[in-house]
Order: sequence, then structure tokens, then C-alpha cells
Amino acid sequence: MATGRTHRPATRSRGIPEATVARLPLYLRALTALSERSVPTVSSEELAAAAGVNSAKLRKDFSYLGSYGTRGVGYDVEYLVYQISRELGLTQDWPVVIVGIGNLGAALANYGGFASRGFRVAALIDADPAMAGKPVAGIAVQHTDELEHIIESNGVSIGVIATPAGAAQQVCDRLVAAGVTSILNFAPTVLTVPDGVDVRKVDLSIELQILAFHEQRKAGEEVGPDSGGPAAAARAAVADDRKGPDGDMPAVMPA
Amino acid sequence: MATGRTHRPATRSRGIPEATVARLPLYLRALTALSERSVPTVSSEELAAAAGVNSAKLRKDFSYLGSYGTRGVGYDVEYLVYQISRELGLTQDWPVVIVGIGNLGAALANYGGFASRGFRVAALIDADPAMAGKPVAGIAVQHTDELEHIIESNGVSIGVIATPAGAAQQVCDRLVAAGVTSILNFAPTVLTVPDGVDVRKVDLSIELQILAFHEQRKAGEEVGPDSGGPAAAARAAVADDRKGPDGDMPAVMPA
DNA sequence: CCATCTTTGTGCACGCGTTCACAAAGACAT
DNA sequence: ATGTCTTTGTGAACGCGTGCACAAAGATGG
Repeated sequence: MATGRTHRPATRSRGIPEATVARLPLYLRALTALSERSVPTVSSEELAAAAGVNSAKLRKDFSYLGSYGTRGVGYDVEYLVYQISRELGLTQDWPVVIVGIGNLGAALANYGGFASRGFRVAALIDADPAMAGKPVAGIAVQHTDELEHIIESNGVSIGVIATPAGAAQQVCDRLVAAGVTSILNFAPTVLTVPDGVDVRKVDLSIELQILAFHEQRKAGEEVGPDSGGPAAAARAAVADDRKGPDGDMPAVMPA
Repeated sequence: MATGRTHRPATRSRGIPEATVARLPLYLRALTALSERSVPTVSSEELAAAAGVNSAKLRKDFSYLGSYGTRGVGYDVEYLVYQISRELGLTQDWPVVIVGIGNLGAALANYGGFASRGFRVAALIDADPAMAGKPVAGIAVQHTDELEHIIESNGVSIGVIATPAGAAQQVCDRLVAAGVTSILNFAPTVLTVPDGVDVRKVDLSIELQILAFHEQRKAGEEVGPDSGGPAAAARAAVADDRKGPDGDMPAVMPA
């Protein structure tokens, strides 16, 4: 998982637990794969294995959506694909804007998995005037000045921020002011948003640090628990003495 | 957050809860920013605000690490930076390999936030022979054939998978066999790994779907609860009829 | 040295999420 | 039609994580 959700401190929207919502896309992916192999039905056991979860958990998750299974048989793959898609809101089209067309922004723009899930890249936006007009993934990059116009005329409600950390909050404010109510943030900053706006954060740096923690633990403390001492502390402190808190860039952009 | 953790079903390593570990990098980032502004001490209240969490939660998190604060004053910024860095294992150097140098792999390779956190890109690996030798982010891409050699000679224990979904499990197996024990997976697949290996998954597609769910809910069911009906189901099913389950690419690569 | 004031560290209660285990439901064979 | 067998759907127990609220600790001023 990238990183945790912001806001919405466990708002169980209409009885469907957050934890369940987070797993639905996982089930959907597994079901789509089965659908392509023309598998008509799956048991909770099989599907759970494919999705990498516990079968009891899966059944309980589905029970929040309704009773879509047949006892003694399992679940109808196609029907379940539809039900989950509908529940997630993927049967409608979601125009999305990507702000900050650096290395990461470009990678996102090129991602083919958007369309198949109901997402459509409505526009690419960058603050660099030199980028304006340049085609990325077949779409001409537009300047930040046009942000509000683009959002409003396309009815965009989901925005992706892939700018440097310094620009993220400002971009966020403009997105929200223009009508965006869901934001996927790749910049290493805590975004402040008004109530009613959802923010999800993806941060590679954090993921790696969590892995490092477990890795260190697995290494079995070969080096003493206080290895390095103050010297290491100084090194750690100095290492960051170059630019912003985190290189000032999203966890995936060039320095 | 990107997506959830795999394996390690809440293994509270040495008494530090997983949830706390996941927040430590957040605190570290906020503290680093304060350190650069030469702020000597912070209260739990201030730091919590900067990190976007509850102050009680922050204090409890820190209490797992020990008593590093001074009542009536707060926490010493430099000292806390060091303690958290040490706890996360960031005072040592972590060589990392990135496998799959597509759009995303290149973006990751260019990310400057690695070095400042103790991570070092030891090698870039790609299966395409045409890529071999090409410099990306100043590092020459190496062919997959050399994977085992690279891992072993550099003592790499953390691997990043940014390959298409179809290749991910195979790459994963090879990484693990060569000695990698922590994997950050960007490919849209459930990886199977032996016990003792940690996998974390980052998946943009899933993040967007979760946002879409909340967005739909916020939209207030303007369209009827059964909008679209079977037609939409058919559309959803057909839309995916192009390639792999998810375009067969990591949530951030070009199609 | 004492009083006051700030801020930490934590005991406790509550709620969400996970898991077990089983009864109910239905398919399928005879 | 009846019995058997498979698999779902869920009640209940448990454990983790969160947040409140407060006592203890220490700084600071007189």
C-alpha cells in the first residue's frame, strides 16, 4: 500500500467499512482475470487465494454488498464484477487531471490501466511554460493558468498532484476551489483540505522506510543497538542539508 | 496510502505496533523540516499538527520508542530525528535494486529522496537487451541475466519491482532466491513469497478506485442506485477485453 | 525553596476489523 | 422426493488501534 488515508477517520459510508472498500479493487482485479479466462463461478476460497486474503474476510466483505453468492456453488464471476464495479462507482466515467508533468506525472499519464477502470485523463497541467503544448501520452500539456477553466468545463472531481512539495498545497487549494473533491497526492507533504474533500497519499519514501525497519529487525541486531552513536546522528542530520525536507520532490520525481 | 501491507499480519515487532512504524517516517519528515529551520524543540501538539495526526497518538507512538521528551518543554528535535532514524534503520546504508526500467522505473531511479534517507540505488535491471548499458539517472542499466550476481555482490536486501504484471512473480522469485528479503511491488499482482520476506504494494489504480467510491457517495446518488443496469455491466466487462487483467502493467507504466 | 504552569507519558474505555465456527441454504445425485 | 454434500452468510469473541483525560514530571518565576 502506498500510504495511509487522510481525513475521514473511519467514516463508514453507508455501512461499508473502509477496510472493505480498500479491498474491493483487489477482488475486482482477481475477478476480471477470471472473467477473461471465461471462468463462470468461483468459491470464496479460490477467489480469496487469488486476491491474497482470508476467505472468511472475503465473504464478510461481500456480505456488506448483499447476498450475491449461491451456497454450494460460489459466486457468479460476471455478476460480481458488475456489482463491485457499480459499488466502486466505476460504471461511470471519471475525468481526472494530473498536475505536475515531471517524470512521475508523465509515467502516470502513460498508464494504460486508467481507461479500463472508468478513469479518463482529461488534462495534463504543468507550471513550466516551456511544457505548454508539448504532447505527453498523446495529450498536450496545458499551463497552470488554465487549471480552473479545465476543471470547471470538464466537470473534473478527481485531481492527481505530482508536483514538488513546495507547490503541492497551493495546487491543492486551487483544485479544491475549482471544484475538485478527491485528491491523490504524490508530493511528500501533508495537505490541508476543507471537510468533504478526500485526500489519499502515495509516498515511496515512506514505504521504503517501513521496509527498512523490518529489514533491520530481521538482520537480528548484528550491529549493537547503539551502533554509530552521535556520529551517525550528525551524519543523518547533515545528509539532508541540501534542499527541502525531502528533496522537495514527490517520492518518484527526479532531483 | 498506497495499498496495504502483505504478509506480517500485524506482527508487532519488539512491541512497536505496525501502525506506529508506518507513522514514524511521517514524524521524521516533519522533524527534518524543523531541524532545517534550526528549531531546537517541539511540543507534541505542534509536531502532531505538522505531521497531520492527533497529538495523543503521537505521544503514544513515541512512548513505544522510549521517553525522549521533557515535560513542560517538548521534544529535542535533533535527538528525536536521530532516535527515529535509528529505530527505522536509516543510519545505515541500504542498497536497493530497481527491476523494470520503464517509465516508472526511470522515475524512481531519478528520485533524489533516496540518498537522504540511507537508500542507495545499487543497480537498475531490465529484461530488454536494448536497454542494457543505457544510462538512466547516471546509472547504466544492466540485463536481467546479471540479477543474481548484482544482488549477491552488493549485499542487496531490498528490491523494487516495476515490471509488467506478467513478469513480477518470476522476478520476485529470483530476487528472493538471490537473497532479497524486502520487496516493494508496483506491479498489479499478488506476489507469493516465503515466510520471512516482506512485501509492500503500491498501486495507483487501487487508490483511484477508492477515491471514486467516496466520490460517488458524495455525489449523493443523483443517478439512481441501479443506473446503467446490464448495459453498463456489459460495457465494463468489454472495456477490459484488451490485454491483461489490468493492462498488465504497473499502475504507473505506459501501455 | 516553593508555587505555578506547561507538557509529557499512560491507564482506560471504546470501536473497528479480523477470525472462528457453525447453522442455513441450495445444488446434485439417487 | 429425499438425503447428502458443498459453500455461503453471519453471530460472537477477540485483539489492535485510537482518543480521552489525568496524574506525574519538570521547567520557570518569584
